[in-house]
Amino acid sequence: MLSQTAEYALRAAVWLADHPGGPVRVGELATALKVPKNYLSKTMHQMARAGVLSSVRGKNGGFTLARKPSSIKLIDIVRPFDPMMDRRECVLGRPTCSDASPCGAHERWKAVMQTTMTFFSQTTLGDLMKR
Amino acid sequence: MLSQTAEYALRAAVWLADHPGGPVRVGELATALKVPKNYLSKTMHQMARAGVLSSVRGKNGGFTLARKPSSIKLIDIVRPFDPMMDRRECVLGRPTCSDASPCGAHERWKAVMQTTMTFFSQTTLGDLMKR
DNA sequence: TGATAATATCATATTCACATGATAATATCA
DNA sequence: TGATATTATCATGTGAATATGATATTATCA
Repeated sequence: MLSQTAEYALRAAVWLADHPGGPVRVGELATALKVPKNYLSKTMHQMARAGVLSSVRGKNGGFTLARKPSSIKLIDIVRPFDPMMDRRECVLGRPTCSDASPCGAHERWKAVMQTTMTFFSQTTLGDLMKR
Repeated sequence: MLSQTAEYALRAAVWLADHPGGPVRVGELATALKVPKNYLSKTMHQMARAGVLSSVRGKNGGFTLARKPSSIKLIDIVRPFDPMMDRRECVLGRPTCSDASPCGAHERWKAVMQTTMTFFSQTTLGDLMKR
């Protein structure tokens, strides 16, 4: 469903939400999540540019959530890594498929996509934190 | 959402449902769908082995639907090309994520997957045919 | 039976997501 | 100021999905 990269991003964000405090090093996070360190490093950087994380360079540096978990929607985390989140495509691959010019599956598929999009755009990191 | 191959398969099946009659050559289908011919050929063959299509070799040969459209579910077409259809995974990538040991997103995500799976397992080719 | 038209199959190429490794830039602190 | 720890960036490798091309197999029909 999600690309590997988007999943890494999501897991990293959830981990940060579950471990509040000072900046966390990529190495520590990579170990905890069992994810390739260098690859995660780039992914974290992208999240920082997207405004989801803050990064601090140098000694005692690392990454932290840029905002409080309850204000970070899953789609904010996932969107940069999965363009599918923006342009929802026709399940039959039609170049143009709209309410005005629908494919045979349009109405049914639209409902499915609606459910999926609602999940990503209404669920926040706060909703996923350990209780 | 679907792999390119699964989408080709779906489009080919819908086209066959919309054009009943004798066997259709891969070349004709590939042209109509604007899809690589040799690649489609293999995909069609896989669909035949999966029991969704019938193939006839030799002159006047080609592919036809193996059953009537209303009895072919979308998941029958898509499953061989998208294993995701079988093992629905945890959106946070946890190796094990179940009702007994759920991740933070488990309940919400389960509902999303349920909707998606219902679409593929209850919609038939007949539902998608042109009226 | 031989020519032809079609699927079946095999071998190879291409592309892109994913991953790795090395270096540069930047901040901290003795 | 210099040593060190960390993110930022660049260059490259790898594997799987996608695609192409060539050949083998099988059926039809004059």
